[in-house]
Amino acid sequence: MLLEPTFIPVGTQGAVKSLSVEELEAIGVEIFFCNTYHLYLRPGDKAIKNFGGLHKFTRWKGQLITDSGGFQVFSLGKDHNGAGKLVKISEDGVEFKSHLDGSPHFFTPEKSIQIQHNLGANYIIAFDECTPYPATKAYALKALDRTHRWAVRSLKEHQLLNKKNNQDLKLYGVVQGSYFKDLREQSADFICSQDFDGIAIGGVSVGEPKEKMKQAISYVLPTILKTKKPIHLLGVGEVTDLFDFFGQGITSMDCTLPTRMARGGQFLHRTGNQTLDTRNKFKSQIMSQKYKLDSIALDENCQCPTCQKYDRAYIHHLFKTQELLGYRLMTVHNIYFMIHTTQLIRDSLKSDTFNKLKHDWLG
RNA sequence: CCAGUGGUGGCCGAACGGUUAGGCGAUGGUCUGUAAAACCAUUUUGAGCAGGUUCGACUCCUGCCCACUGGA
Repeated sequence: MLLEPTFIPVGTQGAVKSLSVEELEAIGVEIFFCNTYHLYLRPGDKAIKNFGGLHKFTRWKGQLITDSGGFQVFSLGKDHNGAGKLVKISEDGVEFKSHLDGSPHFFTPEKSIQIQHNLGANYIIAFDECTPYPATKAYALKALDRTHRWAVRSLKEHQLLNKKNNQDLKLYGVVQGSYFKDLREQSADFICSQDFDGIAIGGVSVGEPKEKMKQAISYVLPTILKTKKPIHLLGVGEVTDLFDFFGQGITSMDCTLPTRMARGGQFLHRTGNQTLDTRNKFKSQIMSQKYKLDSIALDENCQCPTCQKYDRAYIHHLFKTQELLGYRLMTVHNIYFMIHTTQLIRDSLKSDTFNKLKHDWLG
């Protein structure tokens, strides 16, 4: 299980965008996050099962975790570029309209778990509804109760399949409850009472202010910590989040941000660096004119393969000309930054110097 | 030299006798279980030159300049 602070990059469709598994290994990635919904649509979970599962299919020797499709209830459910709503939720499950061709697909908790077992990641996640923000209390309660019923169904199907296939996949249950203290507590109590291998916190980083996110997490953490189970924080991963949440006992988090920012030209770095614009904490835009002739590495102190070899001017050029290599070099850097920073946090927690480290970084 | 076609913002490129599209680029910003090599904002009126017709010209007319194509 994931018992030490672990940052999990996202590779929705079976690949961390722009990187090979060799590159992931080289920068110390232990595990990445794939998506059930996307892989079910393409190439299909049965196809992947026939190839011997996701590990063999992708040639990835490390660990894998799959999301349940629960987040797509949220992300496909809201209007996106006026494309309309692509999901319909009922007690039994969720009807998705494929974002690829509009074809209808029905996900139940059982179906999500079956697909995830076919994909065969090390860790899988119970089917839930990621409640939009803001939500009324009435809606949040209704969605929460449904998610709890889905959690029980997910768990039952999971145990059945583990037994039937003689496997030992690990299942995370998901705590929801929007931003209501009593609902969050109620959810933590319920999910922790079930026989899940790990507990995930969902329904955060959905557009709420950071303070609300911290609150929601604080409502549920005491209960979850008592279980001694690994705690995954779903969809969270700004640099400051690593300090805020690993410091409190969260054991893993996944986030698209570092890879997505990389493709948008933003690179991560520590603040207080003389050669960088520190207005925006921990990030700068490589396409900015000020890097056009800059002959030092993205982050002068970084040990990543990109920074060991290439300078800002070259990467600036690659982005201006939209050369694919740019996305790759930048993604390597950003993921390394997250992994390395997480490693510093791990070490500091062991040596009891976490508070000093956090102060050094965040002030 | 003759003929034809055409000269529109940093670049490409429409329409139009009256309020000039759009794209690219540039600049700034955003992104948290990836419908994302994405998205948003700004880039506040610019017609080869000189005249003319008209209430009004980027649009019609004349001359000149330039480019491309074809022909001597």
